[in-house]
Amino acid sequence: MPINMGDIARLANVSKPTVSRVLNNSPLVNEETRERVLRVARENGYAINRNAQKLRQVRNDTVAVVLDFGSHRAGRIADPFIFELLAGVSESLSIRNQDLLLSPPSLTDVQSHLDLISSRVADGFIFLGQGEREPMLRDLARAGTPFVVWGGVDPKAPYCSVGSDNRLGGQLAGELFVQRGAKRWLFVGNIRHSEIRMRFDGLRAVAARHADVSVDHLDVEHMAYAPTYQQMGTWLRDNPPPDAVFAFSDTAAIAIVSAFRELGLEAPNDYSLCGYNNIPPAADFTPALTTIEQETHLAGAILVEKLMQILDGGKPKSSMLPTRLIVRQT
Amino acid sequence: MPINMGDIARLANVSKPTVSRVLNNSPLVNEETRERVLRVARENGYAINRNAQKLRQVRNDTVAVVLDFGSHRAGRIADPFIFELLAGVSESLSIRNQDLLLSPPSLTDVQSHLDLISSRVADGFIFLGQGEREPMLRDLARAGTPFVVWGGVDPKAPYCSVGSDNRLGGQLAGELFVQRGAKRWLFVGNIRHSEIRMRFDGLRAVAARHADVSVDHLDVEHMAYAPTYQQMGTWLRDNPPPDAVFAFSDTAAIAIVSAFRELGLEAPNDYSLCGYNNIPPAADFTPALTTIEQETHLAGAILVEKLMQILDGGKPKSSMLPTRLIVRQT
DNA sequence: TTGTAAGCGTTATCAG
DNA sequence: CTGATAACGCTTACAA
Repeated sequence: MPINMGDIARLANVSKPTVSRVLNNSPLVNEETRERVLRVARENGYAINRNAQKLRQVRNDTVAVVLDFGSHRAGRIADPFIFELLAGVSESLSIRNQDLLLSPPSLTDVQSHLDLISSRVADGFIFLGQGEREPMLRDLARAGTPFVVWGGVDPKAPYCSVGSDNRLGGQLAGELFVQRGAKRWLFVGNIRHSEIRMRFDGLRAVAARHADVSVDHLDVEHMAYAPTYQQMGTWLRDNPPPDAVFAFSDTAAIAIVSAFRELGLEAPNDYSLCGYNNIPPAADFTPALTTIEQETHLAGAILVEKLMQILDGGKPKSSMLPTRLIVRQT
Repeated sequence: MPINMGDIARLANVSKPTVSRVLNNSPLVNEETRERVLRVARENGYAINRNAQKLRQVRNDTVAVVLDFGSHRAGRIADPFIFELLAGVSESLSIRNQDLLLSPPSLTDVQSHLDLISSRVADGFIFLGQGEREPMLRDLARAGTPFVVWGGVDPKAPYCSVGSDNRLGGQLAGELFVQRGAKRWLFVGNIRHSEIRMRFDGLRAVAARHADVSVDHLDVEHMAYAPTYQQMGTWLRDNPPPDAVFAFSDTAAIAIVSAFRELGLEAPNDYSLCGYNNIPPAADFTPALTTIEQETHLAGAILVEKLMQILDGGKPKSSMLPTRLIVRQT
């Protein structure tokens, strides 16, 4: 019952290799033959057996994508950020006719990753977010496994990573605050995440150039709406209100607006506010949020591009994505 | 260089089938032999070639999961809902040793789905959210493709679906509104999504039992924060404010709070408000959101379970998950 | 309990 | 431009 390449060959009066050539767009085939084969294949609803194909070919044309469900589920990170990243990767892979295997949660140690490669399931990995697996990634790199990582970009890391230029993001926010004449800045975020710390560093670098500017830091461990709202509220009760706030995400910025509002303070009159990520609601929120844009869509394409380079034997460098300030009301 | 089953067989002084039996946990193997083979395999870092394996076996042990990036990306749906669903499915599949192939965005029509099955890439599909592809799913069911769907549960549909009891969700919201003495209800959502329409139906069923209650409908095509906020605002300018609102998601409920606030109206004093999904921020929002909870984690397990039944030749029935009202401030 | 032989459906090689 | 033949690495008979 399951129709195969031999059947198509017979029905089209050609040999199997010719059918194979047609399906692989080989230029060696006579136009007439090609059309006949394609017609027969179509008429019989034939689809090539990809397992047989992969058995013969060197490449698998499959990429394993590793999400960190552990830290993203339960809404701990409310920005639709990782989801967009996944969408971008999915699209880029599909353009290159690569299958996307979503890594199982059981994939935790080096060996299980190596096995996935040697069992010829995937050609390489894309890690979305390095989270707490830095050490494992180093081992994986040492073992010569092909992979790329979305996350904080450390030029000294032994693997290729792609991420937003977080330091620049912090500087852009700082320069905005200077321009607005703000003096008492507050940075809100968990600086144990290296991406976040780099933003803080960028912000402080700008502050250091202005003697009359002070920078405070509100540590928010879980990066979501609710804890941010609560901690910001507490902070505002215990401290004089800052006149500029740089938040780790737009969702956090929205929480911060609410917390200030309880004191009757509104951006931009009473304080400047800058978020991060430029999530779609940011533009429509009242007040419209000033924010830093990371080009997530581009990110997927670049990650895929770099991985393909590695698979082709290249050694692409880590790189940072265009990062820009989008000034709106706040 | 790539080591294969024949090599392991030779090194362990057995035949290939014996190695195969060991790796597939066949009970037919002598314990001593088993251990020897496993040791040799481990020592040589051998991992079975899954493509060759799949070529021989009837089943592929791969499930294609279809996300609706089209309507979820660009933050159009900011609820971390689908993400959690995906995590649950991923985990359940991994427990059953099934690979998860994330469907490419190019997979839109019936034929491309059929091709994925006949090219032996996947055994079946799990659709997360039926969105507007109801007609396509009917065709797919007619073609005998194995799949299950997360979404609205219509017992008359020709395929197996699993979802929240949307109708009950609507009724629960309606009963709450009755209890609060609300008379002018508003339903906000895109009823071309069947899940959403069923909630509307449930709400109206309750309304129909009360002569003095009217139900209006605000159609929001793109189910995200920004459009909801804007359209709700417009609606409030053109119509007398409702005294009860049932929103298609908690994110939408948050947008609705903002829109009402611009008119100086606050829940629960000026209107009752019920969301959907019970996302984590809902409890901490001000005011704390009343909402309907869907058990997403369970959902993943059930979807996988049903698909496996179908693949084993069974005909599982559609089923609805426990759904309950969580009454908070609004 | 183990081994031998055959074949899964494709592509690589080489000859024509 | 096309075809014959031999792999790819595994599992399924069937035999011992």
